[in-house]
Amino acid sequence: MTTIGGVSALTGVNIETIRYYERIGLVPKPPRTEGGRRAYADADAKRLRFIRRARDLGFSIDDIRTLLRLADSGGACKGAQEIAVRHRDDVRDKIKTLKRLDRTLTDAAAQCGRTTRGCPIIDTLVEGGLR
Amino acid sequence: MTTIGGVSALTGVNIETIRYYERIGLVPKPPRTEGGRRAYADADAKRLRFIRRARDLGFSIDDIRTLLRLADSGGACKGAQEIAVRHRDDVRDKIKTLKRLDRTLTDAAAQCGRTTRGCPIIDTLVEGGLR
DNA sequence: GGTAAGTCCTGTAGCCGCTACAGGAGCAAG
DNA sequence: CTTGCTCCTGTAGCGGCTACAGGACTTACC
Repeated sequence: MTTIGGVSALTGVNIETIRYYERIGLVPKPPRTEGGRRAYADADAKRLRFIRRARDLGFSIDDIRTLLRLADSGGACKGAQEIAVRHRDDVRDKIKTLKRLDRTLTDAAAQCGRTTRGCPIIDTLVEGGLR
Repeated sequence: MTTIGGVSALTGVNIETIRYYERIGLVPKPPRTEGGRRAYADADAKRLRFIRRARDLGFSIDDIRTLLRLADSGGACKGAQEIAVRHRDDVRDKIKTLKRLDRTLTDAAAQCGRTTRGCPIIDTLVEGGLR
């Protein structure tokens, strides 16, 4: 049995975040000590590590809820795969958008050395050019 | 002089968003008609278009505040360039992070056809492998 | 002139995923 | 027995909107 500080250190999940996860029902309410403190078992640390890794991979809390259910019920790989692929596609879309931004910003900044009148960055925003 | 709906249509900025921008001081409070409605001039539409383009390029509200000041004071290209380059670097960092995610997710999903026991995606989250 | 539909007004609450307090209670070591 | 640490609950804030509720005004049509 560990306190919230201990399980936080073990899992890398912030104490406040653990309480937040409890509040939104992502992790179960642990039993309490006589003094009213949360007492966590090993399984809770496992669950929190799972959540942390899923968050690191960018899954939403809602997706994680589903992934946890799938992991608990065992074996439902197809559902997990669907969620992962959908998320990966979202990630790819974001990459595309950001690459376009990168190009626009780089182009505008590069003009800054070359032109004498006006500011290419300000102008991009005023005129909407370079898109 | 245009109403808020008109200027919203002209600029592509949502009516609620325009009022929000006014509340946070990003756009000046326009004069009102006798009936108490906001009356916008051409300059306001220009400013909103500027803001919309900057938001489309991913600049934060705070950056936009600075960019607007620079645009108003005219000519301060160096400051604008700094903001743009810093933002571009942020964008590049995000792209890198997302590409790593893409690879991890793609790898895990690809395993799903190939293995017979367990689920590679769930396992990735439980064990933290494939990072 | 009346009325119905459309646009606008203010103020407040919600979204996501935390994070940061305030103000107290419990607990371990010296 | 006091000091300092951890923990507790509850609430408010972040960014950047978005979505109401419950009115007031304006416009179009008869």
